[in-house]
Amino acid sequence: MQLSERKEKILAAIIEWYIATGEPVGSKTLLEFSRIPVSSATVRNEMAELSRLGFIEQPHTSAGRIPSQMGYRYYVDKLMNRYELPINEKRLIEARLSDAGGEPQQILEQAGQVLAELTNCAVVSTTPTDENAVIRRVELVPLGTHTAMMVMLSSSGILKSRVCRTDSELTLELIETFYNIVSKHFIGKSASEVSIALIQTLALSLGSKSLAISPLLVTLSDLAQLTEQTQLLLQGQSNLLHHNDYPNAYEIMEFLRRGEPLTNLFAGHKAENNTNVLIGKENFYRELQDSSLIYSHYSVGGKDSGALGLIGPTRIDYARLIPSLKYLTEIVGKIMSDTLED
Amino acid sequence: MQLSERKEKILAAIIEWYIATGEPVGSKTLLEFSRIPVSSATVRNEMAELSRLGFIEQPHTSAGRIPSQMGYRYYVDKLMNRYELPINEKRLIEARLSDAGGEPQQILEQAGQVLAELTNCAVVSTTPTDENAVIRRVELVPLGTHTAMMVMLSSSGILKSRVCRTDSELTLELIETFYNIVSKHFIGKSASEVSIALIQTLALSLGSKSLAISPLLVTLSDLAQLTEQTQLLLQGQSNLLHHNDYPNAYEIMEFLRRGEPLTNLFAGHKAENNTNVLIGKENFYRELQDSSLIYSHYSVGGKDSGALGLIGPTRIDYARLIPSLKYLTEIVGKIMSDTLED
DNA sequence: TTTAGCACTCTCATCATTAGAGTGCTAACT
DNA sequence: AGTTAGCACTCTAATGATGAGAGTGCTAAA
Repeated sequence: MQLSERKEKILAAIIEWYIATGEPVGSKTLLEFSRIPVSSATVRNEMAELSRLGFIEQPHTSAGRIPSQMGYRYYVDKLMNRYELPINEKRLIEARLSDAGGEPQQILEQAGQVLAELTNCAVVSTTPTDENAVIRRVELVPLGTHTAMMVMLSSSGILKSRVCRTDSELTLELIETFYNIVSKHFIGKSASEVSIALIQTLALSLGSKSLAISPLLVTLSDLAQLTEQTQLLLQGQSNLLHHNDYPNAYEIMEFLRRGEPLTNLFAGHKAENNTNVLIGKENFYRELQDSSLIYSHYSVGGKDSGALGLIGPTRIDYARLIPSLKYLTEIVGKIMSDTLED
Repeated sequence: MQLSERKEKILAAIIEWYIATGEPVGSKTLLEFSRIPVSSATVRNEMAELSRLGFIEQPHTSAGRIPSQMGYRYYVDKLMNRYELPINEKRLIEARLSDAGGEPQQILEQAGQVLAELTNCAVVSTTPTDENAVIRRVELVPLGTHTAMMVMLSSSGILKSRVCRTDSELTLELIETFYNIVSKHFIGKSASEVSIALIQTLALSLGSKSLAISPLLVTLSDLAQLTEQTQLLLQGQSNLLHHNDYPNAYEIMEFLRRGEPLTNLFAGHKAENNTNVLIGKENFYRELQDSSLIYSHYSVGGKDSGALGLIGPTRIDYARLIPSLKYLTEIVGKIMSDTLED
């Protein structure tokens, strides 16, 4: 649907004022701050029309208008001028991310922190995944006679570690055997190929050493699984309490904590490279249907790998947040790619 | 101050009822649920006395009584029968912690999760520190021609890693030089000895290689610092929103996020091995003065290393939470010690 | 020392009233 | 035909009055 230019101006004014103040906007108020050269009666007529079309609604008869979900949607799609992020904000983001220290998780944590401060929203992000990632390196660092720390590094830069206890003593020989198995059967394989079945077969084929080495192999498989799993990071949850017309903060926090649904959501829409905006009921999950979710995928080495998302009330400053998120996502991808390639 | 037995009974009844229901307790209500064989008038007299002494107070004239801070304190110190944790809850805790997977941070995360579920409080915990910890191992895992991941393991089991970029190519020779320096100057030293000054001196002494190796040494020093730093973990923050007579959840969440004050608090009281309870204004920090903080130190290898703490409203089920926290702390210490020694 | 009884206080919910904001409609104006 | 002034109408939110109910403290009797 296409609105007349004047209707668009009025709609944009309503939305921007409402986002800024949280108050429903009346016809007179609107004239005060927006430079629309008509009388309040005309505005009223236009507003009535916009109401009929479903772009704005009234909390009650004697109140002003507030944007409907459809209104926000129109605004985001057509009206909002996605302003270029000011250079100093860009610099700020770059500066804050430059000292994050290499590992994807650290970069994301830093990015999330910045984003939470910048936007006053809750921030979610997923660690990079890469179906084609393979196990790049496995290290076994002995800690004592019966314990060792196993470290696994994937080709996509994910590092995971776990402490492993063995029943029998961790001899040099045992460790060597382990390394042999690893380099023969696992290095260069994808994590998903490290199945329990394979582990068992291998263990059995070792005969007498089987018992001694199997705890190591089990840990290996645990690690492989961990490496493969997307992790969800949450930050700025307390920002949800800022917004006072937003009573269900608890519910949302619990939803975010569950993690899994969001991970799926991000994975599902991986194709679109653009920033996505889901407003209110557009969200599949009930818990988010009073909120807006804005998310954007970052790409490492040219492939979409993970996403950063913002969650806040539907009454949120889309025009400001979207460019910030977009730019930050870009930088995150760039930094991760830098580290990985060479 | 010592109260008469009957006063103690009444005080305990008021506190327990108030903790359970959140409602101020009147003299009649009290008779209904507690088996105190006197009339409401007598209870009223006793209550008046308890009010005068400062153990209970009235929100307003026509309301019942609620415990004062002093009342809670008396209850925690003398009345509350610290009941032994039921065996099945013990088992539950043990089961949930057994598969946490070795690293201190993972153990604490798991413990915090359990505690948050069990207590409905926000949970804070600090990673183990050990002034006598030394650098046990440093590994450099090449990722590309100019990047590597450096991993540092301390004798107290802390593992930290960072990605490091070098300006010149990471040759095998360079790596070997690095390992030589590390084993000669750093292994077995405490992290605090890795000063910038030392790094600079070392770099200079290398002459031509100086420039190539200094990024590695800088990363090493970063890692040493990280290893030494106590980290604060937060969990169950959303639990703060559960309690409805507790409006300042946001303030507390922000306070917790800042982290540092709590780290200091825990470090400051390290001497006492017992569980500590700080009620309301007993807390030094303003942000906590409407809350209660219960914390307990875990010890790894016989030395106090870190702490777990619970934060909730002053109206909290002390009698149940304290034993839970205590037991969990014990187990955490035990598991960490297991991993470390051998 | 305990208890019954009673006057007193204060909160909270309910209801009526009112000021104010904002609308939609009509009729006049450009 | 589009715009505007004016006005009746509607609904909210604030205010104040009223009354029921809960709980107390005190007194006098047991």
